[in-house]
Amino acid sequence: MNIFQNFETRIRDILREMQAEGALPEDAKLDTFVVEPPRQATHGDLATNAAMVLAKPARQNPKALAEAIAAKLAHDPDVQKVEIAGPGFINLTLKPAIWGDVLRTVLTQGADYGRGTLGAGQPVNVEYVSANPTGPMHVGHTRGAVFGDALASLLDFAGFKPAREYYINDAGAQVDVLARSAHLRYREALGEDIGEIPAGLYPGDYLKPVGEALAKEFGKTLKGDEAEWLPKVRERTIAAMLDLIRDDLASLGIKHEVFFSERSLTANGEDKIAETIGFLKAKGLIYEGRLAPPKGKLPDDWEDREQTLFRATDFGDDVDRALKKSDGSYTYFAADMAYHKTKIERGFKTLINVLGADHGGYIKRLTAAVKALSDGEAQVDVKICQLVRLFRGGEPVKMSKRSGSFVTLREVVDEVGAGPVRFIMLTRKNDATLDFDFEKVLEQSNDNPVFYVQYAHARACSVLGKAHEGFPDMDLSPDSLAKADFSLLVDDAEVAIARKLAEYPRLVEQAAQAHEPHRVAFYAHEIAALFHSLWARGKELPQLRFMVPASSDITMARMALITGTALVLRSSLKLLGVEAISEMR
RNA sequence: GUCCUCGUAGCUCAGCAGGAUAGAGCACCAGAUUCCUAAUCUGGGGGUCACAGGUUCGAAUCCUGUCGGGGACGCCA
Repeated sequence: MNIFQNFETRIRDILREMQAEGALPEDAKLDTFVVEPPRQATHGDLATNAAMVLAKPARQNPKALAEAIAAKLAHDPDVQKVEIAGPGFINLTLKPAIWGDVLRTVLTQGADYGRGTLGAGQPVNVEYVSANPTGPMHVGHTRGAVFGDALASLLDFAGFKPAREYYINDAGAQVDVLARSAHLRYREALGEDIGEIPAGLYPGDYLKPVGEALAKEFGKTLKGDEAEWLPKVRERTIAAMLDLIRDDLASLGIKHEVFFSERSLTANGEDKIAETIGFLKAKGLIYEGRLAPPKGKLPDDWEDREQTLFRATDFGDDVDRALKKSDGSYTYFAADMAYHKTKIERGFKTLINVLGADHGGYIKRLTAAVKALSDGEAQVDVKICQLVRLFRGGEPVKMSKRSGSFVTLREVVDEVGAGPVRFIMLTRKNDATLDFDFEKVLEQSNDNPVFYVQYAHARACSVLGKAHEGFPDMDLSPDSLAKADFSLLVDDAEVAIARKLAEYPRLVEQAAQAHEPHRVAFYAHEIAALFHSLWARGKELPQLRFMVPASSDITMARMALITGTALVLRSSLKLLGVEAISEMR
């Protein structure tokens, strides 16, 4: 149950009634108003702007219109009080029994509470990570990985059918460099002294096992011409790197359903890239032409030449985009278009691409491509994940890419654990830079949201455990608790939690719609805050303690509230991919 | 030179498809612990929402411009 949605339909019914009565014009749109939680508790439980939105089409004073709507809302059996406020807000205070209904719903639906139907089973393609298969993942990849994964979970919970995809950039020049680097390690494994790794090759130790495996598999047969051995070495090395990456992702609990190889686009006698270009050509979107050089500083190797171009400017891009390099091979973008064409052909109308901050310039190009390839049927939303800055006790962690001394994803996970990494990565909007402090993440303080939320959950579990001891005969199963007498929950702090729990389905919908999983993290923090606050009230007012020896009825009702709180905390943490901790000592 | 993005309390950040008196945490000040985890809680001070226009009944939110931080700018991926 989503009380906001619920009242939206109730109010819409009232508006229809008013249309029938001639109080509102027949053609007034009834889907523009919202029902939302008011910012201030004194404004009641629900607020709607219906009167303000409809005032103009109805040619009426918003307040007068609000009066008319309010008069009808007053008859609603769940409404206790209706007030008109400000410029024409209608504030509703609900009968307290509604919170009992909410808690009953939470307890009976359990882990499914909040699951939505917004997506209506619509498939959504979520492409994330897509790191080059040239080595283990470093910390820079972590944020996009966590973000994409949490977003997919969120979409799933909201009723979409997300597909988690990884696009393997295994076709460019860099994988040849990778193969040469591995070949060097292969020679090393055969006992050769390879000395320093030459500049331009990958120096990392992680290629040593690959070299050894190559030596084992091929013996000394890979010593001839590069043209002979490179394809074999490349294939083996990419496979090994993908295993490495899959393991890294698994350490964060991330698993993609599809690994799509760029190379596969032009394999087995097929050329999907040429097909895609042909497809666009038939639409008149491909031409041979010259691009104007960039206005600023001219690139050193600028050469004015005619090339194959995609009319991206027809779809909102700044310039038309090249599809072939000077050596005749396809550009990265040409291949990516072919890949996105397969997404469209596979039935996806909503595409989400999670990219790093340095790919901001790619958004218009990709958006244009998807529009052209789908005749405007499909939409791509590019989510840019900003940089993560690493700190240790407030001091920046130095990283030098040149010396290869970057911090790997695995090092971070090993030090602080997957849960904290995931949670912190989701406590910022994706497009804002994020500071990650190794020490703070593990700190047990108010300043650390991971701890704060986990502690609330652990406290809830602790009380439930105590209740088992204190009331051994009490059935504390959710089904039993759902039958508790919720009218006994009358304190403001108790009602505040129920009210917040009631917002969960709405939050899931909105976060999913906005593609913003961080909202779930903030919501979990809010629940935790309300719970800690209620806990402390029991310190001041003993009658508000969760367990009341004199009254098993009150205790039951409070256990129901706590169980509901713990359920929603667990549920929201699960969306973020973080396991709830039930004991912290 | 063009494009994108960000700019909210001293610091780190939220602000929910335009709504009411802009909210948290940290830091600072003052309090709460014989009692379910005080690893927490309560109260207080602290704001020209970068700036200037515009749209609107109503703008931190949308549009335009300026300033400032970050990023990107034919064939890299």
